[in-house]
Amino acid sequence: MFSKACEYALKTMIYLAADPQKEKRVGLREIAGAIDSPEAFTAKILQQLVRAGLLRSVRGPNGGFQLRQNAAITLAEVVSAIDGDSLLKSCVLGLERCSERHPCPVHDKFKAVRDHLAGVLGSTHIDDLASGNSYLKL
Amino acid sequence: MFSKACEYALKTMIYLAADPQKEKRVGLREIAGAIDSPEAFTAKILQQLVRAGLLRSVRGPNGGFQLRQNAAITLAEVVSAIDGDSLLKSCVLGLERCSERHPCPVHDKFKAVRDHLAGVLGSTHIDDLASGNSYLKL
DNA sequence: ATAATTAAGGACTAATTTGTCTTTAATTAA
DNA sequence: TTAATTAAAGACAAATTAGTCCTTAATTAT
Repeated sequence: MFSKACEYALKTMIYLAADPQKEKRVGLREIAGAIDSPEAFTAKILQQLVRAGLLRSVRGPNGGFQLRQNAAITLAEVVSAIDGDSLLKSCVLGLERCSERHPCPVHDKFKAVRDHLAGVLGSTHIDDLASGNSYLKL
Repeated sequence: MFSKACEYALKTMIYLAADPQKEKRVGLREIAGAIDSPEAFTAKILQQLVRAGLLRSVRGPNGGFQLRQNAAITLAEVVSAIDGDSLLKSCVLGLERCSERHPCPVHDKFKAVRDHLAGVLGSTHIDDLASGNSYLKL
């Protein structure tokens, strides 16, 4: 459903949200260890999340990453930042010109499912998912 | 959502179902032309559908492919034959041990969506999608 | 029988995604 | 101000997916 990169992004965000002291920054090494992901690859993904404005990063000793603090973050924002919106917007059969008005043969069958998915992604906040003991590896 | 191979498989099945002459076999060249797919790659996918028992194939002049005739075919069968069932069964976060009893942080949020998707795939028959003028390319 | 036609099969190439390694830049602490 | 620490950045490498090409096998018509 999601790319591996997106899976790591989601796990990272949930991990950071579960951190008791949200003030503190968390380093790449700790994150990759906590979610069992390849460190260098995870670094690339975190960069994307920073550029998308979902994370803040600081270099140097005691540097690291932390969630954007001002506004709550939804699953939709994370998925969109890494995988784009093709899952929700592109035609299921890959047809360029498929649309509401010019639907492919399966368009209507999938419309409800995709709306359902969009609803879940848009209304689920990262903070709602973190429960301290969040299970994020193995 | 689906692999390119699966998109081609779905288009092929819908194209075959839309054929007014269901008795007749349809050749690879015609199929690839009708759905605008690479011919040799499509051949591989059709082989898989034949092995999975969704299509029948005959070689030689006037050979080609036709839908299995005895039992109706669902979208679920096509998707499962080409992409497997990971979309419906594997953990959204890629966690090995995620399950109902040991759910990952997003498990419950996605359960309803996936059940919904499984319902659509399982209850939609290929024949229900073909309307003669099925739009399958561009 | 022979030639023509069509799918099957295998080895190969191309593109994309996933992942690594090394260097640079920013920040902090001594 | 120097050394240590940490993210940023870019060039690679590996794995997977997408796609090609060529040969073989089956079937039909002549």
